[in-house]
Amino acid sequence: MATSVTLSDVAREAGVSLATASRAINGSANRTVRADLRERVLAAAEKLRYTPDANAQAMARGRTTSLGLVVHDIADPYFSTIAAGVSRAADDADLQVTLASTQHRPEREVSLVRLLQRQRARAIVIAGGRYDDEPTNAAMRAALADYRESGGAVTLVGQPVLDVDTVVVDNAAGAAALARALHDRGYRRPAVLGGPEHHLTARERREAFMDAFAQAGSPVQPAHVVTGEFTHDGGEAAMRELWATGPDVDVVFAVNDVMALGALAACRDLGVGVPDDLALAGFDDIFTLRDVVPPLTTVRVPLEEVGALATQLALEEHTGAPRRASVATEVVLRASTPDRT
Amino acid sequence: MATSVTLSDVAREAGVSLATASRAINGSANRTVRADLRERVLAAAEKLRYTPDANAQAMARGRTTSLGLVVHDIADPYFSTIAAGVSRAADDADLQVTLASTQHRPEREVSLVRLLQRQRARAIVIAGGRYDDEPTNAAMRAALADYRESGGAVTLVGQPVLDVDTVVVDNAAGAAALARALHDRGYRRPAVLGGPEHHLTARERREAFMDAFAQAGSPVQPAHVVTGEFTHDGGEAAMRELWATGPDVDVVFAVNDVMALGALAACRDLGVGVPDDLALAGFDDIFTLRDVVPPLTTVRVPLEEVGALATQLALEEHTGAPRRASVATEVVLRASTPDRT
DNA sequence: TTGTACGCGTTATCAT
DNA sequence: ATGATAACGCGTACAA
Repeated sequence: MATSVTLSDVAREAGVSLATASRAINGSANRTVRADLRERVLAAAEKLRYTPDANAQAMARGRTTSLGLVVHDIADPYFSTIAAGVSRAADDADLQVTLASTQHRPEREVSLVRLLQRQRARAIVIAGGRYDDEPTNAAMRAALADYRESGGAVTLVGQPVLDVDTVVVDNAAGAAALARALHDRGYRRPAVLGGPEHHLTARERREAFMDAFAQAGSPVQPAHVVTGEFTHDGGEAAMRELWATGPDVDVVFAVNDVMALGALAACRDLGVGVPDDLALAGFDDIFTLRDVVPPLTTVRVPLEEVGALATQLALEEHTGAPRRASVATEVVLRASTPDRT
Repeated sequence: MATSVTLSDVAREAGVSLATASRAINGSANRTVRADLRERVLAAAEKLRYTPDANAQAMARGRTTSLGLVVHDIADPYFSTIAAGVSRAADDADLQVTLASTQHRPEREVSLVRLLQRQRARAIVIAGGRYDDEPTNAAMRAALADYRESGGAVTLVGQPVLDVDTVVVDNAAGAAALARALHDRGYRRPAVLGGPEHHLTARERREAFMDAFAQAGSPVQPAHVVTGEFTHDGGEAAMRELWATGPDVDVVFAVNDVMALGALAACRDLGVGVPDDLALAGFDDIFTLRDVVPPLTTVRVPLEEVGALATQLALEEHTGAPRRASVATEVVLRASTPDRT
């Protein structure tokens, strides 16, 4: 079975030394091998169907060619779009992507990082958002510090709370701009489907939105803020919970699009017309939105670029303090929040 | 920088031999190491923050712990859902998933397989559909034969045209059942957005649908079959093309949901009411459908299970002829194809 | 320019 | 039960 042809076989077949065969085949920096020998080696490799062993190369060279990507759920469009960006950038850098998924269990992140460290991944991109949970963050910090001491690079997508390079999405500015835009359109009784209470991205969006609306003179009533999971089901449940209180509300902001879609489903089910009875807005501008009726107002985050940027950042040589790459967001007003003025 | 602690360091620190340290740490089959020594070793490892090198282990053991997944575009919900299934199954088997994407260029598949072979991946799951393109298929067959001779296992999701284990989705039965169901609901003037002409999955669905409708007495008019890309944009373009001919049509079947969503977008844009002016159906039942209005009729394919099944199949010991695992599909009638009788 | 020989970190074989 | 030591497949000083 596992009868792999090795470089020694090729060398023997070509009648040269192992070293020459190695040089001829990887053709690295010092391309110092006579043309005819090179030909012989290549021919022998072809004939024997030689396939280099990346693991052995990694050992000998002291570095691998793989990059780790940590997500919560690859089926979630948010993560899969980021993954597409990571994949493209990794490809450009001739790196393999190792996909590590927590399967919705954030506490697994630490062990995934350890796994990627065992694999000696050159870099790790962590796409899952942080929580306001110091013990967990401390564990991650420790794991990442270990990893970085061993020579690995890390980029986080989210909040800069882990002492590593971070791609920071400007959630606060986006949410505030959205709030102002909605206020300008005449909305005065906002509600928020706020996601997990301790999820930092959710919190940033939630609080910035609330602050901006308050500043505009129409504070969100405490009863009109409901927390829940950062998922479709979570959004649906949150919307039902909100509606059950018979709230005096004219616009609902879900802190991400997936939740907004869940909320929309709830509205359909509850007989609440969007936007006639209620306006609705989300955040992220995932691709899926283009297939939804009514078109959903949201704040665009260039997810694929975020993934690519995070990857490039991780791959750049760099020492010193953790860097921050800021990504701007953009309010996209659509039919789900018509002008009421 | 890259100053990794090795097992030798641990052994020295614990005052035992390399061999003992190895046995103590991996605790493999022959767990023959005295308790106190084991403790010392573990303590030393902990103290030194030792992390095993998976590459070195792979070399020594002769097998890696990674599994390759080949897709066209991880951002496509079809692939990302399959990927979720693969990820879960791989996790259960303690394998890492290496994500290899063709970035929409099917001809890159061969080189991705070679890449995964270099990496000595234990198994490869290929999720992209096949084309009726013998030269390309021959190249893939050769690459996969090489890979399998070197000890790797392969499972294909799609058509059994590559001499490897294949998870076969029963496209024909599903499409035929859909056609009959539509006919039963009173539809008599069908059209087909048929995807790429030589894409086997597209073709199977297209032809089975057409055959079944013909058998029911209402053949699809040749002018009402339009080909195009297997994407959202492809579906949109195909719908526009179809509509431009002013066709006498009462139901449109798009050979996958992503295309159907594109078609739906075109309809919105063209002012064609679905389902009032035209009924619409797709295939796959991707998650996204639950957010679309009207709810789209489709044929369900259990994508996540398909991914998991493909992975399990690849991991089972097996010799002899390529196996076939058949996956049933199920017609799901929704509001986009109301009863016209 | 080519070849020899050592090292990469681990497992496994074989004595002890 | 434990310890030397030889693989594993390759890259690369160093020597020739």
